[in-house]
Parts: sequence; C-alpha cells; structure tokens
Amino acid sequence: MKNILNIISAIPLFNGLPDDQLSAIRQIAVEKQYNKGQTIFSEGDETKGLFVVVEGRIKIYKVSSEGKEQILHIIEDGQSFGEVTVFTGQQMPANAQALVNSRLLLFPRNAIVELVTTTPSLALNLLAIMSKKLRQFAVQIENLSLKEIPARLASYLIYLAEEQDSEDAVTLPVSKGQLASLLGTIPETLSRIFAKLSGQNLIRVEGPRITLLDLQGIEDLAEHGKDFE
Amino acid sequence: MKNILNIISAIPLFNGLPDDQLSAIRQIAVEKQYNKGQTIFSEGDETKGLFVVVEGRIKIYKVSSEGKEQILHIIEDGQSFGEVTVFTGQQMPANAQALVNSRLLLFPRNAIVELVTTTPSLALNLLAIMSKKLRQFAVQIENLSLKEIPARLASYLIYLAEEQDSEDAVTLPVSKGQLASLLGTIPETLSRIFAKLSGQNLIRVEGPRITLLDLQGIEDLAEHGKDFE
DNA sequence: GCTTGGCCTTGACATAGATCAAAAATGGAT
DNA sequence: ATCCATTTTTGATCTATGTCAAGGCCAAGC
Repeated sequence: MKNILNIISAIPLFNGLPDDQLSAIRQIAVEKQYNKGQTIFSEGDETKGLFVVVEGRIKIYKVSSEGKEQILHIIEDGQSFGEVTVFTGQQMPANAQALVNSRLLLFPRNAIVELVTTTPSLALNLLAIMSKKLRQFAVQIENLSLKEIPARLASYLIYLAEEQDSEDAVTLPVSKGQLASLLGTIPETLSRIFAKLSGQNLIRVEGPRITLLDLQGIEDLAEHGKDFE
Repeated sequence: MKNILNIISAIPLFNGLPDDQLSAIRQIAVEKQYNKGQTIFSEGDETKGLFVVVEGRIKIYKVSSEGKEQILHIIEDGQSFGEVTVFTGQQMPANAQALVNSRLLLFPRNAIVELVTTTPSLALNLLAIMSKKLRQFAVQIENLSLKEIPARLASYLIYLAEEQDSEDAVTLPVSKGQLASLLGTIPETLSRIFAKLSGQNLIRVEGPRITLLDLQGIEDLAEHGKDFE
C-alpha cells in the first residue's frame, strides 16, 4: 500500500501546492474502494464531496426514463469528479459507477471548501480543471447536435490517438457498448459504423484494438462528416 | 450613465465582496458596447478575458462545417461568460454574438486571475458559477441525447415558466429560429412541433407568447416523452 | 470439452427529424 | 399605409438512426 501523501502530491489538482498544504489535504482525504460495476452515487443523491481517482476508471452518466444511457465523462487515474455539487450544494446531477475495481479519495465538502478558501493556487487549479470540463462538454454538445455518428466516432478515435499518443493504432478503454453510450448512440448503430469505416479502409477493427489506416481520411470525416463512399 | 461601481456591486459574480475589492474590480473593468448582431468573439480567437453583461443578451454558439448552428448559452443581465479561457489560456471554444444592443464589462485575463488569487470569496463565487454552467451543460447533453424534440421544448417551456415565474404563460426571449438552434433542431421542425402541441391543447402560441394550457401534460411530455396523441 | 452468459454483429423494418421548396405572416422602415 | 426583408409556417420527400429479433463469438466456470 503506497503512501497516501505520495499519491496526493502526484494528483494534478494538487499541483504546485506547498508540503504543509499537502499534509492538510492528506488529513481530510478519505480512502474509498469500489468494485467493478459498483455505484458510487446516483442522480439526486446529496453531495458527498470531491472525488479523486487514485486508480481505476469511473463513468459519469445520465439515464433516460426509457433506460437509455448517456455517458458524460470517463474519469481516469489522477482525475477528479463531483466538483459541481461541492460549490453549489445541490444534489448530484448524474450517476457515477466504477467501470473497473477502483481506488478513490473522497474530500468532504466542507473541508475542501475551507481549503480552497485558504489556498489560492488550489482555487486556480480547480478553476482550470472545471474550465477544461466545460470545454469538453461544449465539444460533446457540438458533436451530439452538429455531427453525425461516423464523425463523432472519428473525432473520438483522433482524441484517443492523442491520448495514447500513438499515430496509427488505439485501444478502446471501454467496451463498445459503453462507447456507443459515450457517443450518444446504441451498440447496433456503432457496430454498423465500425463495419462501414472498415469497408472504406479508414480503420481496421480487431476487438478493442483499432488500427487507423487513413488518418487523413479519418480527420476529414471528423471535420466535415464527408462520408465520400 | 450609471455609476459603474453601482453596477459592479449588483453583479452576482461579485456578491459579498468588500468595498475595497469592488473598487479594485472597477479599476480593471473595461466598458464595451455591442450592437445587435455584432460578433464579440469567434471560436479560435485568443482569450480576451472575462465578460459580464451589464445589459443586453448574448448568445454563445458553435457552428458546424455545413453552417448549422447550436446555441450553448444565452447570457443575460448580470451573468458572465468567457470564464473558460481565463483559466486555461487557450483559444475561445465558441462564438459570441449580441442578440440585442448590449453593454458589457470586460475584465482582462491577468487582472482577473490576480484578483481571484487574492480574493477567496471571488474564487468561490466563480467556482459556483462554473459549477452551475457545468450542470446546465449536463442537462443539455442529456436533452440532446436522451430526449426527443417535443420533450426538449416542453422542458424549455417549464424552465422559462420558472424563470419568468408565471404559471401559465411565458414569452420567448429569443426568436423561434434561435430557439430551434438552442434546442438542437431547425426552424421547420420546431414550427411543426409547436403546431402539434397546440393541436394537443397543451399550449397556445401567439407569436412569441406561449400560453401553457396543460402544465401537467407538458411536464409529462418533458419527463417521459410520452406523446400520447 | 461443453455450457452459460455477456458482448457484439447482422438483418429487416419503422420513424423522427432533416432537407428542399415555396407560401404566408410579421415587423420595421419609408 | 405600403413595401421590403426577415421570420415563420406548410408540404413533399429523403435519410440517418433507432427498434426488434436473431444469431455468432468468446471467456469463465463446470
């Protein structure tokens, strides 16, 4: 079991904080363990505080009255979630579930607010993180509203390639069913689109491994939705 | 011309700040005037700083490569926009345009960052405002992905009714064409849906004035998309 | 080596909503 | 009031994507 202080100091949220602040943060951190498939919180729950993923993968998602699911975020190592309710004090606006066995740190609301108040650089870190999430949401809205699903998939593959910085092949971090939910569609449709792009020799699909055969073509598709057969 | 200091003190963002801070804020505020239809910034522009609407109405929107527009936000009196780039320093992720003649205050980036660093309650205000925007975006994503357009319209009407707190009639704050863009559709479709809901005696439409004839029915529609003819 | 259950894929079909085109209504300006 | 420009509505059609149903695949456990 690693030293919690070491872990904390490696989290982007706490970048640049002096050691005494890190100790203070350590004091208020609560360790949590969740198993694959376990629910961390549900829409409408009272705020619990700010979560940081030490290790694992969490999905933040909404569910429609008919049961369709839309993933808002996939949270990975070092990233945080639950900020929203910390500063507005309302109920959780979405659900969170562990996609794999995960280790989290929970910072109770009052403690983190207190800490932010007294630590300007923590406030700036948080503002930067929330800005980034706003930007991501803006992109997601743009994708849902203005792009067709093949273009969304192409965008996602490009994003993944950058994330994993490999020019020509990526590995899906979630199942294809979950990917469908992230892209705002359903597994059947996603499957067909994988087949179509394969047929156009833009990609090759081998299980969760996607080879990007024609990066230029994929970029065109992501930008212009040009689906030139 | 009103005293800028008075205006500033009435802006939610600066709630609860001591007078000396308000003076400091006043020092760095730059007044800006935009006419209806005028562009304030475009996607890709360098960050200009944090804007606050003194008076007017601004749309924040994205445009697809084929020219379709998706409105992300309508910003009204007392609200702010442009936060995102202040704290990440990247380019503007969307476009901003004045929907009516508008008076804005611009707080240049460095000055506002400096101020946030030294003023904890300003930092908390900003965190709360950004949290609220994140929540709104989450709702918008949910609507786009999980609800059909009639349900989105119904949700919006309910939101408007609360906003204008009138139980049985609302006035659209934007043209129907713009509303279509806000809801993620096109004017033709929106028009048909207005006609349909009128036919179901859920609402009556008289220009920009919408009478809510059956609030219960509208709420059902917003929740369950139940479109029981 | 089967069998079970979770994914994933494929096929046939249904439909919400987009597109294209044109008419009608609205609302300022003159 | 009249005219022009913009906005809104209506109609006919097209299409991307969802739905329903069935079958295939692969890994885990027996």
